[in-house]
Amino acid sequence: MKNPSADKRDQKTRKILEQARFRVIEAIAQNINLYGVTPSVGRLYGTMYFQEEPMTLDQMQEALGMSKTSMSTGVRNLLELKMVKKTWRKGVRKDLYEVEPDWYQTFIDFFCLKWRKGIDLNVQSMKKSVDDLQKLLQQPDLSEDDRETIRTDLNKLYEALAYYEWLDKLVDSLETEEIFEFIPKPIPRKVE
Amino acid sequence: MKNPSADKRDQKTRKILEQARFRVIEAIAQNINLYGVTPSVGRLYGTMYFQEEPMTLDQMQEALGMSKTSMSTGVRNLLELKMVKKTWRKGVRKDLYEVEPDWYQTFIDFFCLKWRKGIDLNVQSMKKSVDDLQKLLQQPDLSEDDRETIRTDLNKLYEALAYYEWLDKLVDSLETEEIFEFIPKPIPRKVE
DNA sequence: CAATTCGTACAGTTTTAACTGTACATAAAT
DNA sequence: ATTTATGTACAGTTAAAACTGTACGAATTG
Repeated sequence: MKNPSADKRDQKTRKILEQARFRVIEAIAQNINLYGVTPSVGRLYGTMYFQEEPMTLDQMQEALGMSKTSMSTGVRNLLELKMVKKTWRKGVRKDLYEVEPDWYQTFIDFFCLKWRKGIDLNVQSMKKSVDDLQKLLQQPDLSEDDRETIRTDLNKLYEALAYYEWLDKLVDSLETEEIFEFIPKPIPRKVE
Repeated sequence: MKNPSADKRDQKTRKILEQARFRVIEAIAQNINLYGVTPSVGRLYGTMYFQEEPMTLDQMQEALGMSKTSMSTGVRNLLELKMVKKTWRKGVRKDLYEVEPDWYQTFIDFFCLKWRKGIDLNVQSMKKSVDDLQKLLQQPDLSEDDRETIRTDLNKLYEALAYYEWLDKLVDSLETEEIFEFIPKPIPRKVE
């Protein structure tokens, strides 16, 4: 039996629910944009976050009103960041993707990936420059000015290298999850 | 008395020194670019990093071969990130800038600034959405499907909020430097 | 073996961000 | 008070990126 007033109420409910999601999705998109991920890709992530089932590219296109190509590159982007993963489901031909639901893990993956990249990059070039400067210092007949410049540069590099050593240990403590002994995870509230 | 061969050697020394700096500056620029700072601004920072004395906008322009306007906006950029600070020197009319030499501090300022921004943004919108959904759940005659959707959304938000609580504590431990009790700073090497 | 479906490479377009030069407000120097 | 120096707002330009549509190869289906 039809009930028009209940229908109307349901519609309102859905609208509030949609708005509640939309608000959070936008915040997520804006936030992640601080770290070089475009808002579009952030919205894609946010949309998938609230989806119970894994999504196909077509569903993403439908949900965001963007081209399939963009969905494809966007999802690859998120894959590289380990924020989503590819799934498989029997009888479904299309590729399926779902978000990594654990935000601690996402945080760790996201920053450790970047930090490691930075550590490698910088440590490598710094060590090379340290080497060059050390050799230069060996020269017996350097002007005192040059010698002093080299010394200060070297000390700066030594300090920077120590910093990267520290950062590397921080990355380790995140990846091994030892960090949670120092800063424990709070227990989340649960509905009902 | 002139000594041409010594001059030549000095020149070579300077070149190696310059290359040693350049290599590191490029690495710094590339690294910071991972976090949404343009390579140009990264190079500006790197250049200032190796400068013993505070720099003026004109010196930066000279050093990087870019417009003074770019130096002005670039330096403001770095100021906001607390990576450089404005200095003053008696008798010097121009504005002077120098890098924050402590990379631990720079790391802390840089990430805590961003993280806090993200925390505020997300927690605010999430709390609002949680509120909306909780009110929705009060409704006595919800369809079971809708009720279930709301429940799962709420639980996701509760988990996310717990995560942000954790992140907030991480930020605290960085800003109070308690983190260094957990992960101590290694002692840097010193020249000579 | 067609015929169909799917995902992505690629070229072209649009949008956004970076950069420059000029012009001007502010402050210092004469 | 006038001149000179300094930093930045702003408009315009150039460079980069985000995005789209088409085309095509790989895989699947009939």
